[in-house]
Amino acid sequence: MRVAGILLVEDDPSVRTALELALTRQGHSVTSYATGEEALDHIRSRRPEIAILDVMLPGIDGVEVCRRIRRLDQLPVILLTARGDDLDVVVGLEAGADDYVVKPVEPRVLDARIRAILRRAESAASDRIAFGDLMIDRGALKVMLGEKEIHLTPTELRLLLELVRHPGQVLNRRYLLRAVWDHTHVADSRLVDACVQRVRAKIEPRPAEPVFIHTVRGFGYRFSPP
Amino acid sequence: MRVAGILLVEDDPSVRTALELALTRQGHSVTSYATGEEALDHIRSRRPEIAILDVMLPGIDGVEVCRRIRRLDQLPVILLTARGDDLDVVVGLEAGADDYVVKPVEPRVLDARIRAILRRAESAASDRIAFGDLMIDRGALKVMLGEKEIHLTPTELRLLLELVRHPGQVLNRRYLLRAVWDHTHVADSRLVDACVQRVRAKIEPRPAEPVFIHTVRGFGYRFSPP
DNA sequence: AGGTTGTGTCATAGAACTGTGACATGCCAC
DNA sequence: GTGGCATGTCACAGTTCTATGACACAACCT
Repeated sequence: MRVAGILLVEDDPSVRTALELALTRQGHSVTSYATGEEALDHIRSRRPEIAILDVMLPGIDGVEVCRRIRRLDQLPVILLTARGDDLDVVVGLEAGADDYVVKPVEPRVLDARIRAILRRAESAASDRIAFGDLMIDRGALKVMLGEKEIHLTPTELRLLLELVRHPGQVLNRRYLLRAVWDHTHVADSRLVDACVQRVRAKIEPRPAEPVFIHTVRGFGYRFSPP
Repeated sequence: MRVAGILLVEDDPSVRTALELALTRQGHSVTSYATGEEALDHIRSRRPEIAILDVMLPGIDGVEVCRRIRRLDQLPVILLTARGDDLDVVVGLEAGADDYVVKPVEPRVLDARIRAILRRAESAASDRIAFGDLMIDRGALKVMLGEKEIHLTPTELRLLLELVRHPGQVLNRRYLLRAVWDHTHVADSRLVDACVQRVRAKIEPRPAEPVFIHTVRGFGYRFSPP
């Protein structure tokens, strides 16, 4: 049974102790804090595998802690709230939370959520997608065309990943500029086109008649499997 | 490609055949049964490496099969269910399942889960891993290259172990700084690079053309066996 | 203290990448 | 067909990134 290092932030001492005990019983190793500030101070040195944050906290609230964690890295976050207010859920998930649990919560359910998220995080790390001959490994950042490995430069790879993230969707140049480049570039340059062309030259068997990245005149580009 | 002996238990013949075919295509060797009783009868003689059990089975259900398997040994178990009911998940994980997959499942996703679990099981079982000529003993904290013992300094060893913990994955500098150092350092330092070079100088037969630790420009480093 | 080892920082060279703009080509409406 | 726009193509110089070795300093040992 796997054991996770859990960072717990909850200001109510009785709830904190209860959760800590319950999670410890489930075999997790738990470090808990009463405030977001303390948690953020220690998050780098403790390097937990998942964070469980109460939304209502004195000082920095859970949602804000979540945002700041997200700025640091991909650490999975579960938010805890006393009421199942719909607006809260939206705000929480927008802040990048992976899950949202309403108190009081059954320890077993919380444990199951934790494990589910950790599993998801783990499998996301090594997941591959294939579109016909084209295989993209997001974990290894490798692109294969048939048996051959394709070398893409960082920008080309980011562009391809962005397109692939929305298969079948037309993405316009402005969107791509923001997603792949810093927004510091002018919108009317040939930048996106040039990069698309470079990617095509590498992954399209016949770049003049693209199979993967299609031009949608007047709108942008669309990735769609052959 | 590693091949696993998979025990598959699924009562619906069409699903069973489809999964068996898909897993076989992925390079696994599969033995399948329609009922838990049959599976349990044969589990000792077949000695599979992993079991995939449908939860809904006539007679003994998948969760119960899982419990009985657990009583026998540490065989990893994946449970298959038609819907992602929370209660089911809890019960399944409590019964000792290693993973829980909701049908219908993409064959490559199932394959990824299988491999993840087998990797976990394997590395938990032994402290030593070998990648080609390189052998890493995590128990004794020793690294051998062929017949020769390689002396790595503590930091170098932590770096190598961190890379090896995620074989095939690209780890960025920020991540490595946190994982290997205590992140008392600025994000844009060349510290990681310098340490990677030192490790390469010791373990790579030809440091200029690394076989183990690969640079992924713009992203980070990737450990992948030759 | 003196020597040894480990570690972080820096400068630098060379390699790789990328934005840019000029121009070519293609597409569509009229 | 023709004009007007949208997109494709290309070369190259400036920029960014990485490898490498030197070095300073701290920690450690004798």
